[in-house]
Amino acid sequence: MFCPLVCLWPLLSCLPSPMPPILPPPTPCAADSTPRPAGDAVPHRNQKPPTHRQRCRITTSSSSSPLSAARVLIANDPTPRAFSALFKAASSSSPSPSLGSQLHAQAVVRGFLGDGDNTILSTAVLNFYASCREPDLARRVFDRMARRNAVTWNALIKGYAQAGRRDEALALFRCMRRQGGVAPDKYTFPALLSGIGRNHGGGCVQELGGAVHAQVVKSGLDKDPFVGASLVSMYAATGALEDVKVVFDDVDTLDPVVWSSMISAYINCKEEEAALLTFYKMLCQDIKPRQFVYSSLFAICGSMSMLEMGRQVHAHSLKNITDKDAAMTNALLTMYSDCGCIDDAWRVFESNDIVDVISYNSMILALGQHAQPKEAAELFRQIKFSGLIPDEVTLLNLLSAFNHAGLVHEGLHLFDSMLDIEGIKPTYQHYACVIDMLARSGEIEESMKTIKEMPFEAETSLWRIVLGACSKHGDIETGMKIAEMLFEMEPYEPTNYILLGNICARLGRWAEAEKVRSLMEKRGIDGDDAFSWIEMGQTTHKFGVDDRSHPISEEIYRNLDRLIGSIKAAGYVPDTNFATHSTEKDRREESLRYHCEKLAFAFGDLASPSGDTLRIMKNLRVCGDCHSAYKYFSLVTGRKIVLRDNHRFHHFYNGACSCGDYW
DNA sequence: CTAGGGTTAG
Repeated sequence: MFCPLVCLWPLLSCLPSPMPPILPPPTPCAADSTPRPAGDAVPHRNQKPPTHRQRCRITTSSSSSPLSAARVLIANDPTPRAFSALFKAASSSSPSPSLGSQLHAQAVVRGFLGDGDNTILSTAVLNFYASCREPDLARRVFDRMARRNAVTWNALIKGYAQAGRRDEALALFRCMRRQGGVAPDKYTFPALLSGIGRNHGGGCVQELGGAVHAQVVKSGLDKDPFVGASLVSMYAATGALEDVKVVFDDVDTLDPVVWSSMISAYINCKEEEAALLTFYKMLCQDIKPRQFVYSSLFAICGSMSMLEMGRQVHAHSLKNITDKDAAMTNALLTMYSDCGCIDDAWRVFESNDIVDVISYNSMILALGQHAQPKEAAELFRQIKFSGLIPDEVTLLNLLSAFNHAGLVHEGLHLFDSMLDIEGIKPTYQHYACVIDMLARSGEIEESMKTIKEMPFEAETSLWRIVLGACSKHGDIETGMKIAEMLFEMEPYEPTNYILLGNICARLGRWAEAEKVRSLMEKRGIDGDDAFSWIEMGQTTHKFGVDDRSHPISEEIYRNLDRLIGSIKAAGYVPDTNFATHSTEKDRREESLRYHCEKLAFAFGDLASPSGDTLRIMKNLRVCGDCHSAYKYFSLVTGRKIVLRDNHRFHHFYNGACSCGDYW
């Protein structure tokens, strides 16, 4: 039995939460990317020509690449069987279409695909093209075949499904029995379902899913773990958690993959606690977890900022996983970053010997969120030396690092050179990031201009970003215009009202602020309640605004009052511009005093040894007055404080914040 | 000759 994670914090009961990460001492990135042996050249030389058996074996031998195996094979009078094996080998690891078509040509030249019974070899060729995401080429092979068996159909269905061509995959599925006279088997359903729902949400998928599920039951395959796992993820993609559970209950539960798809299903449906409990149940059944499960668990712990749980899961993975895995390691890196531990994230990155682009992307993202744009840029520079190629996410993450830090120049420069230098065409998200950057830095006009000029239609979320910038810079005219537009497009989105109200409040136009508020009330709209939380050992403590529900609430308030006394003595002045909710001046200061992030700090300060770093999370953007108070908190208590809001991390130390007050 | 689950991005 695997160590059960301290019994998974008796039943949990955790928190919802938003996004990203934190902090500090720049380890000049020594990412000594392991240079890989150049190319897949040079076949291993055998002194004697290989025997027939050797020829078959050589094609699947894992020690030589498909290309070198192919060279040896072609030089040695291959048989059709050997060709099949070679196609199989070529399909598995990042298939190269050109190698495939050369082999295909060789097979044709040798007459292996001419006529007669070549079903197996043709299917191997077909499967090769399907694996290359070239279902149309696979289809051409398919159409020329004299005979097709279930394997042939399954391979082609998989080809279309994985290329995201759901309708064609389904059409083939229907033809299979009717025209092909072949019944679907336990390979068919996973092939069909693997592509459905994933990229294509939407209602029709759900109906189709139900119909396919019915076929599964009819075929008596509902116990099969492969079929079950694919059904689980199909239903999860549509959010149909009830159906997921039905499938899970039917299926043979000794299979680890079924468990990991169940865990992912809960994550997809935003049931993180259930996902953790499922992991626990899995351990209780003595099922050994694999890398996949840990990636999912790290993602949960990160997104919910459960550092202690994350550490335990990490330790657990070290005991149970011996092979390193890029995806798992990347998830681990992100988990530490999301929990506010940027130096642990660094450690994971630097000790990782299976770095891929996503590793770099994740680390660049983390650095950006933790206000270390220089390090992010340096890492970007290093990608080239590692033999990896930056992708659009890389560029986006680096842009966003510049954005967080207000490095508008660098950001614009990068954006302008994306296409020419990196060969990556800016997507909507790149534009959105740049527009955000311009607006937040005060270039609101310029950002509006960019919105008009970009080759995409702006979504409401982008307008909301600009509205937020108007609020920050007190541009009430533009703000009003955008707000009115947004009120029409999405009349029930609370953020729009709140942002406009904030503009008025910041400019001291209290009557108008009040008007916005009453409009909101009239329409029955509620903003999200703000809350903050802090983890102490295995317990998470959550605070709302003016919250007195904590068991030691009295002490917390007393400590906060004391702290505010000392920070005032140190120079802190409450910024009542952030008190948007009441109109009388002295009440405004009071309303700031017990903001949830201040309560969480006061608690953390009480509950942990002095000098400890405190990590505090907030579900919404951190309030400006609290940001200022936190700087003084770090000064008077000598603590490091990491504050995560829904956007980024702030690291407070010695009276200053890592964001340099730009946020 | 065919199959299921995971990681970055707002």
